[in-house]
Amino acid sequence: MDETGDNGVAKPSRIQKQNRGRIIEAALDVFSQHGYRGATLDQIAERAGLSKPNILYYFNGKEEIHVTLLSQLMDRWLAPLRRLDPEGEPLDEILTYVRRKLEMSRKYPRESRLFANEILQGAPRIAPHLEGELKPLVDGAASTIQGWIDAGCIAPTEPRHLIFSIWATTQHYADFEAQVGVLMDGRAATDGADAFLTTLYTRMLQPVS
Amino acid sequence: MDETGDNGVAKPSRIQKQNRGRIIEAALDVFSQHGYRGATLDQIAERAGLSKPNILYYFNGKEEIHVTLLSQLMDRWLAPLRRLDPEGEPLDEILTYVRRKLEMSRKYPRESRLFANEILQGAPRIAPHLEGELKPLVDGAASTIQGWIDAGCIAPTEPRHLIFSIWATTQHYADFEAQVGVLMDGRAATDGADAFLTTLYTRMLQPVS
DNA sequence: GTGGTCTTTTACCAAATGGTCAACTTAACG
DNA sequence: CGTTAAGTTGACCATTTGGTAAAAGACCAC
Repeated sequence: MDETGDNGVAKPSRIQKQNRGRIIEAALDVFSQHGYRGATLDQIAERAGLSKPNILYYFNGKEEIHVTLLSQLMDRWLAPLRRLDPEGEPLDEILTYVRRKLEMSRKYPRESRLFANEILQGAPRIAPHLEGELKPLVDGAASTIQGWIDAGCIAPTEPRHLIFSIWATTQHYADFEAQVGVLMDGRAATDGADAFLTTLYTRMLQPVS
Repeated sequence: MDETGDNGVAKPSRIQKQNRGRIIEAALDVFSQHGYRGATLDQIAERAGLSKPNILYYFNGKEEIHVTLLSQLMDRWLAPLRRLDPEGEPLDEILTYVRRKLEMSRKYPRESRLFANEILQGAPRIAPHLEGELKPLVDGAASTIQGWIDAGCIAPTEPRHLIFSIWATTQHYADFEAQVGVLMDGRAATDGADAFLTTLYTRMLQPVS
């Protein structure tokens, strides 16, 4: 047993941390661009500046890299929804959530595409995370929103579909960038997106009294 | 030269039509589920009930099958937007467009996912179609919508972002079905979607006078 | 039927790919 | 230092995969 520390997991050395980081970074590049099956260990190795056997020294296989990537991604991805505050001003909370999601789309398009790729193929490797992490979080957010609706703070809607539409519209700019780029030639896509989505959800949710 | 007819293209025999059809159908299944690189000719062959070399007798290679599929798909995919009528009642026209797109998502989820997969990877094989077919169509629709806005028939917005949001929200139910299914367990996802999107775009576009 | 074309299959190939292994090099540390 | 463990690599392997060649089989007009 070469365990250190207290929980049965060996403490990673400096070199371990660095190389695992480089592999994950390279894998994010490659997986997000080509999908799971389209990505090859050679591509990841080259991008990471390591040899293929060396990659397999740090991860037990291609799938483990992918799963590690998805797990790490989930945290960052769900953070904006976690910050939805039931005590905040309802419309403002939702608009802030929309802006945060849009910012994620801008700042982390690779993560967005990796996630989209995984879901598109039926979420074979991330299904447990959807059930275990995402679902309770969404359930909570949905009842928060429902509470706002019941209190008359925002116009009535189905909370879950509202959430879906926010995901869809914000992630669209990262996931379908190739298409948006063609259709918006010249024009700045993301600037307009912010204004449009603010308008969309303001008009959608403003209570009519 | 074994050409028949008038335009240099051999007229397909009964058996040709049947087998090419079966291959395309099988390929739609496989490509939409696994993406381009994840799909194999063997899978397509098995699903089509033909041998692999026989598949390659009808198509010159994997890529040709994929491109054929995408080309055929584009027509069906753009049909709803083509039916947007500048002479119609504006809000009604857009809501009808939303419902048609949502219906496509329900009836042709494989096509939706195939398309999403292609765009996600940077549209390597469909880029010409985007420029040549999609772009002029969207330009036309955008100016139609802009006309409605200028006439005060619907509330002002950026037409292109409006179109993006319609695509995103409707296709979401097909492309992210794996996720929607987990989060909507029990509840009927598509019924609620129709009501939600109608509300969303009605509130968004109703002119305030 | 028969000749000729269209269709299908068997056997095969070269390249790509995920992964292994034993040997080698480097870092850590007393 | 020197020894031990951590890290790295070149060579190799089995399988998968897109694709080919040629022969065998089915179809069809005459």
